[in-house]
Amino acid sequence: MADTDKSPDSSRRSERSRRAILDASLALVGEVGYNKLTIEAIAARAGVGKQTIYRWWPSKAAVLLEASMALSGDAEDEGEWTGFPDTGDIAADLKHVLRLTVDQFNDEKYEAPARALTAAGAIDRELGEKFTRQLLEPALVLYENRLRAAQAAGQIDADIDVRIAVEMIVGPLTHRWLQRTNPLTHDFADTCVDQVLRGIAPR
Amino acid sequence: MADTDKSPDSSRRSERSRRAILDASLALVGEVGYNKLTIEAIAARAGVGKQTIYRWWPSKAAVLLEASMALSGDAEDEGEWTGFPDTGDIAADLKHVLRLTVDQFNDEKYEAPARALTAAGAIDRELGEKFTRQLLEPALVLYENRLRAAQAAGQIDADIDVRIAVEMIVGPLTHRWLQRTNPLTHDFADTCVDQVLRGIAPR
Amino acid sequence: MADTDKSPDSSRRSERSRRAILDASLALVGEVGYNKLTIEAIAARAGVGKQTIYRWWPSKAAVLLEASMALSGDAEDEGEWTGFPDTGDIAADLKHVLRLTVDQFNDEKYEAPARALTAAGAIDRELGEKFTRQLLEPALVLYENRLRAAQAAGQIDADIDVRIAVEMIVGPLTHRWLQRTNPLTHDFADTCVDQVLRGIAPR
Amino acid sequence: MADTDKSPDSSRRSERSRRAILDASLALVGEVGYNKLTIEAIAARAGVGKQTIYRWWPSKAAVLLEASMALSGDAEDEGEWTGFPDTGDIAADLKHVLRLTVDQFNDEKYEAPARALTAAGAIDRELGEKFTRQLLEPALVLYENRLRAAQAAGQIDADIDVRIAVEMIVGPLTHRWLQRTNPLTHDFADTCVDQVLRGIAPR
DNA sequence: GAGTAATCGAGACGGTACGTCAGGTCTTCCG
DNA sequence: CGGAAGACCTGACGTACCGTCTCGATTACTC
Repeated sequence: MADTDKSPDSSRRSERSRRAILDASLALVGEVGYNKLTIEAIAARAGVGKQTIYRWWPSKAAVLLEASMALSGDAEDEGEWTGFPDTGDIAADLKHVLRLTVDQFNDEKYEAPARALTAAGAIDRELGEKFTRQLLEPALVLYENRLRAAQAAGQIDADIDVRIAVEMIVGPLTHRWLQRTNPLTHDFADTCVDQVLRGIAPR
Repeated sequence: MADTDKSPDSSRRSERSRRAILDASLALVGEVGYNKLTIEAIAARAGVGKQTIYRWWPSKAAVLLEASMALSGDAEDEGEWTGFPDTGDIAADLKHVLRLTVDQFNDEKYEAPARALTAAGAIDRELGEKFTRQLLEPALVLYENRLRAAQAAGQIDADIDVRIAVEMIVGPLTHRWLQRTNPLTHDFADTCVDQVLRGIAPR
Repeated sequence: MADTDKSPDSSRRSERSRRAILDASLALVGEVGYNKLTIEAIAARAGVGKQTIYRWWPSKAAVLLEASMALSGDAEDEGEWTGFPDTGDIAADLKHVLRLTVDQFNDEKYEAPARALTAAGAIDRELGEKFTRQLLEPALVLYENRLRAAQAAGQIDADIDVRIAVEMIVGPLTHRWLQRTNPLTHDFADTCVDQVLRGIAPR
Repeated sequence: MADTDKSPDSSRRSERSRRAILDASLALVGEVGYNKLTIEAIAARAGVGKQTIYRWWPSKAAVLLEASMALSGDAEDEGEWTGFPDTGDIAADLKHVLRLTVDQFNDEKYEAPARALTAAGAIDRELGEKFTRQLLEPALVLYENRLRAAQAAGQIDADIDVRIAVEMIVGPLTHRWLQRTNPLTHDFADTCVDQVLRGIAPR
């Protein structure tokens, strides 16, 4: 007996419509911003019925989340970010990655959906957890692994909680980006890395 | 030089209505969340015509911003936070304040409007700048001053950019709170303080 | 040749909603009068979204016009008025019909929408023309035909402009009804008929 | 003891404001029509506070009624209509007056407020009665008197109810004007007079 | 001529309804 | 059956006016 629920049969799903919807939502969030982004506009732009969106996603934030994941997936496919560099020089590696992050935060294409999702996630607990789990956490784990390697190499004090160290590196950057307290620069990223590393260096 | 606008005459403004609106918006944002917060509901709850809100504020976010400012103003009046403590022990002082911040972030009453404003500010540049300037910045300045005193006392390296140090302390906390990567605890705050101070200690 | 407008697809229209709206507007105009008749109240009473009204009618007067046409259509269906009587006695026939008209003018059910439409039509040229064309004119044509038959039978002077004669019969009645100069009675109707007929009798 | 009621002291009334309000309402009803005529706009145009209108008139229709009365008063002052002509020729006299009425009905300046008042009066019983009593009835009485004189002179059958005769003359004209069934011309007026007079001639 | 009482211009206020926009559901028809 | 299309009910938007209610600032009568 097949699933008699109202859940749609995903094997029959139109990949063409799915892509069109994700593309349209990314384009529109850039053009009009998250608040003025509407399901109707996405449907119209994608040449799709509203129901096709409601059938597969619970909210516009969910659409955007999937669109963002597709976006970062695409970026990886283009070879931008296959893994976290490990040259042996933990400071250099962190600075390299953080500078890329700074660039991304300053890149219009990524900024609008990223801000939209972060904001939506801050307000909507459920969405926020999904966002963190699916997009943020995987990225943080890469930092964690690199720091753990450095710790094993004796470049970081053995007593340090690596997880906290990651957040100490990423937190200030995110803070500056979200709150716009000051311009987000490579210099700022470098200084953060240096001071954090000094704070967690072996004694 | 006179105000040639058609802006309303603020000398005739009803303070009673203003308070009722601010109170109602704080209450409602706690009850239903920011997304379901509506101007109509605020007006109804405050016993006020919608126009009275539109006359004085451009958006629900602006109402909430002023409400939050009034809230922190009230808190100050109750003597909660007149200044930043300075016992001479910079680590203890920072930990004390950060723990209070953690408590506030975990306090329902403050959390809903704070999240709402941070999120709205992340998306709406203009509002975000107002929020940062009027609420966030004044708080950060207090940290800055305390750190500068510690610097003068030789507890912090003289070459350190105090502003950046502040963001390194505050950033991780905000990050955890907003993104809900992990529970926000006093321990986390303490660890952040310790590691940052070690990172910026005199050499 | 196709309708290139963005006008709604009338084949998908809900007949149920249409009837509910027309019924509600007739009921409400009787209860609260035309000035206090609101689209919102009609929608609420009809159990319909406001947009469903705005989608199909441009104004509350237009709704009422269609409701009135449906009303007279219903009356005809009930056999009240299929045609103009022709007993051969033009005076008796006119008096019969005019007395019915007087009764209708004095019947609450018809009075409110009729006054409302006449008044609205007096002020709004476009609506007025629609009202006259669709409701008034068809009625006047019946008079005209009966008078023409009488003229052919030699009961009316051949030189008389039948159209003007119709308005001389109907005009005084409408005048009394609208302006409330005096009570509208069967006697008054009879007198009008007698005097007009005498005025247009063969010489 | 003076009147302790809230009724204002008319001796202190500003004649200047009164005229400005009446003028503004006439001008505006011509410009935007009755439906879009608002008290606020009248007040603004007249350079007057809203309360000054509400103090002296109960509704915009009442303002317009007084404005119309002032208007016809002015016309009389300019000698247009001191009395009803009596040349001895009842047909000629009626035609003369009716032609003037036709001209007035076709004169923009009079038309807008006249239609507005007639329509408002048709819907609002109280206002309608005031309108009829104060503007319409005095005019009809002039017709009545003239017809009575004709009756005394043996030009009209002695059994005729003069009042009804007046309405038979005026009714068709008003009907055509309000309902726009056909253009309102001098010819039409003449024909009405001729046929009515024939209908009420001595036998 | 000073005191005082009411009207005046102005416009903020609590409301009601406007006409519009979008949300999410439901139905129809097409491939 | 999935999907495009779009009508439907719902509810909030931001605006326009309503009629009431203060505000000073003129008036214009009283003493």
